[in-house]
Amino acid sequence: MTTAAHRPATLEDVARVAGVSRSTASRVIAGTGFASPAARKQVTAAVDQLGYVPNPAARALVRGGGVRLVVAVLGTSAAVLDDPYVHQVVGAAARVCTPAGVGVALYRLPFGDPRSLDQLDGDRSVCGVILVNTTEHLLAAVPRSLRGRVVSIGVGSATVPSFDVDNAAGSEEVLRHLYASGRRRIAMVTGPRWLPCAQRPVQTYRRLMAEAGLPERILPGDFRAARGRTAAGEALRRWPDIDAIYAISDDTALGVIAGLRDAGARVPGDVAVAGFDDIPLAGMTAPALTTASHPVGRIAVAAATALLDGRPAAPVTLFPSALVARASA
Amino acid sequence: MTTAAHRPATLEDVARVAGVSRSTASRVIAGTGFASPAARKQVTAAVDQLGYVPNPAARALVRGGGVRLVVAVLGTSAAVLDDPYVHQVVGAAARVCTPAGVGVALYRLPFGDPRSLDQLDGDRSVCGVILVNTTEHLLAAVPRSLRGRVVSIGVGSATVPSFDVDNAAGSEEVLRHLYASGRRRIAMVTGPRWLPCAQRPVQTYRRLMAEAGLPERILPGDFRAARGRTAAGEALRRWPDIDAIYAISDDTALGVIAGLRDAGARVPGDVAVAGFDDIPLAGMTAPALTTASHPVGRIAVAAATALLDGRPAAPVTLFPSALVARASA
DNA sequence: GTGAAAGCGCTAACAA
DNA sequence: TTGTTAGCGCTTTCAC
Repeated sequence: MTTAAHRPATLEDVARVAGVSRSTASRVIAGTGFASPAARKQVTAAVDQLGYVPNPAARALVRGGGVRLVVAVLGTSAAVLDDPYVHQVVGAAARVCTPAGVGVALYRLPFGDPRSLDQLDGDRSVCGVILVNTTEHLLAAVPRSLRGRVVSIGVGSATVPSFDVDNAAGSEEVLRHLYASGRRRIAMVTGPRWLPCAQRPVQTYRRLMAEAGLPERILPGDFRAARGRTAAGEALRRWPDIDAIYAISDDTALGVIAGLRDAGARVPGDVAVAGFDDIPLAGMTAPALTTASHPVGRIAVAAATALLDGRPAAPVTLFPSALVARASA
Repeated sequence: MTTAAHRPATLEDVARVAGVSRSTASRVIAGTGFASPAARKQVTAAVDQLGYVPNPAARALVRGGGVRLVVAVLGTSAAVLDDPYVHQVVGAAARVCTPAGVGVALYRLPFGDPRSLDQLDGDRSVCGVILVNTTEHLLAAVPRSLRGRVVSIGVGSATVPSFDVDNAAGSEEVLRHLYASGRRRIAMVTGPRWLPCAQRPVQTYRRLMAEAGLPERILPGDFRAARGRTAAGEALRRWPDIDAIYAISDDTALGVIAGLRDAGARVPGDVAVAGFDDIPLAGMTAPALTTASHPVGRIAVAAATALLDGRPAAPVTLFPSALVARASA
């Protein structure tokens, strides 16, 4: 029974109760170095008698390990930090970091300020950085001393490993599905132009349209539903014969469907709509959304784990994306 | 120009470059204690010449402050840690904690194990705990030495301040809206029975139904869309004359709408549906969802800030909820 | 196999 | 006002 001491126990306390030295206690608790079975037993007993929990801060201090994993999001405004996608990354990272005694921090990297990473570089409490919404420009600005402690969700570089969904393959599958169901006038609502990882689906779209001899119809977007809604109107106006819209995200797609409805077009009757992400609500809307899966949580977990392990990660880790065919396309 | 040293600068380095002692440097950087304008200038110069960033771990160690803020979620399975609502709390908390050099950790408190908080109690790196999905039982098990460092999003207690949305008032507004638009056979899909903060809207529902002399029709839910969908079918079967369903969350409400559609009932023609939360997608669905606002982010920010400040918070901080009338009711 | 001692980077008395 | 001195809790050589 832990008589929850008013002061949390320290290693010193454990050592005293176990009748050994701090060093020995440290060894058995950290699981490093030798210790006799006897000592081991004493220490373990003392530990749970005292309810001892090692202090990660002290540990990090002496080992130079760091206590925070930073999720750094590139964005023009602080609003990016309120994004559900970002929150999902933070949540997943926090979950894996917790057992390691590491906390998660959430930074915004101001757009066009390559030196914004220096702050993280000089912070000894930072054990790693997960870049979100990276650009090549930012990647090039990663300080030397940060190398090996930075990964990217999205595009990577020679020094920054990338963890991302295979959105090229996912997009291709969605697009082929559209084609297979007879659609021939397919528009795409994209992500922000400056975001490299959002360009891959666009390239796939272009290639497939070219291969099929179909016209290329691209509308810039921003991942958000509101933009999808306006984009749908634009699409209808510019290309009255349109019969499908592929949106870069489910949020966008849902907005597109709303915009189509606003304009009196039926989905999928007149225009088929497909998204990308497979958010939890995708199966609940009317019509249910056809999309491609996007395991954000697993990606974030992998990225955080790589950082925590400290082992050099593969340059690129791609997570498969699969078509989820529902009613909208 | 910060010649990004391969080794991050320490206070020692700053002091040396500034030509002062560590203490002086510490004083001006931490903003505590006295320092001559001259010294102040030297130190500041040295700081940005070296790109110095204080090490929160070392700082926490000596001040006994802690480097992690824990979001502790009560739940039967580890799946609760994947919940978008939880992620939103974690994200918002991370955002406010970051400038303070504090990271966020995400724990699950296993259901029915009151001692699960002891671990946090004995961890000196924990500067505070935000309880999510609390029960009175858990609240009663908060160790003495943790008091003052724990807040709750949801119900609180004499020793644990509560930060929550005013869901009683919000629910009342939604329900009155339903009544005002002529609905008289109103069912409610609730949250889990064991969750106290989910009972308040139910009590409000009961009171209002009783006052209006209307029948009470309650269906248990779990905040999730899938359950909303099945609940809609049940409602229709048990109460064929039903003309409105109030769901405890938007996810649930969207599921209810899907379930109603499955059964061939029109929304809001046959049955009006209202939710609670006002999630970003609520305005995009067909029909657009009538709901009440729920400022989760602001609540989490307030909770985290209270912990960071260390000042005793008010026993209860209620955040207003307002009706958002759209098409579904 | 175990303990003594040195320090990780920082703050906070206490003197000067 | 400033510097000196002690640690915060822990890991880790290095002798024993």
